[in-house]
Amino acid sequence: MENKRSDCPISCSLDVFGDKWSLLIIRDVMLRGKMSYSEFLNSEEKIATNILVNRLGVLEAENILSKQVSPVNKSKYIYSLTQKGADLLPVIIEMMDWGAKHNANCPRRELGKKIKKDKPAVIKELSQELKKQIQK
Amino acid sequence: MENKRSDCPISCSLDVFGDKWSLLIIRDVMLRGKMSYSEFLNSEEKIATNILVNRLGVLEAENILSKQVSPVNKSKYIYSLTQKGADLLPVIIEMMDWGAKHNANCPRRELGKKIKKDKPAVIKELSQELKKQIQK
DNA sequence: CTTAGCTATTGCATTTTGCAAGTGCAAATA
DNA sequence: TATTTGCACTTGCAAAATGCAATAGCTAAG
Repeated sequence: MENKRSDCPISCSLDVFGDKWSLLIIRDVMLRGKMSYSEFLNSEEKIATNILVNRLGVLEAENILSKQVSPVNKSKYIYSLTQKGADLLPVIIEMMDWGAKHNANCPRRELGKKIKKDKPAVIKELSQELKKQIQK
Repeated sequence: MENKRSDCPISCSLDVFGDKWSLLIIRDVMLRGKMSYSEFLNSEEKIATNILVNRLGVLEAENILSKQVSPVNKSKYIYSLTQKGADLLPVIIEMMDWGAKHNANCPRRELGKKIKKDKPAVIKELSQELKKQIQK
């Protein structure tokens, strides 16, 4: 990890994922079942290839994502969440809730509605699902 | 707001505060009682003046912070949270919790310990306190 | 042997950030 | 009245990050 700006946990968190792209990759893994470079590349936000490589590298170095050779296709890698990565679920959920609440053009879909109805239940349920997929 | 990358609420949120500084300013207002340019400038992370001006402008434009002339000193401005800004409390708390959990050198202080013990209670209590300070 | 799919890497223009110095203005002080 | 101080910016410039298009290796399939 590059130099920390301070000991504040919020600042430390932002040192790791305080940019416009990292949490979108986490979202893709966490909520959309995406696992590979090419799947991330095809997300609607259109991340550039060099940024994607860079962020995957940082997230792997920070032990948020784990990278392994695909058992199906040996020339492919799959990325999955570590426990540390899965622990970002509440951050993602809260950002989702805030974004949906304060943006007219961000309609709540299934998950958004569930969150509005019973946020703790959603977090509990999803974190148990993630537990099954956690690597290393 | 500049062009949205997508309709995803997470992406929309990151379009607004997806950088290394915005949420630290929010933290200062929300948890440390800071209200002015010079107080933000003195935070331990040492934000540069041009970045600070820029972020305060964005946060005000996004209706997250409200800027008013200080009733005490007329040549001074005070910044306070709007409801939209105060709604970021859960995001801040979750980032704090994650940062403290996964960083050896980010010791939990008072608030961190309370969060570990009973997160919903902390959010409830703080959001009621913030309610009193909300502007516009 | 060729082709297609996938994960990068490279080069270059643009934008954002970081840092240091300076400006403008109102209130406080002499 | 003249001077200083505090506060909120602004500017200039170097460095770093981002966006974009093109290309390169590598593996497996045909």
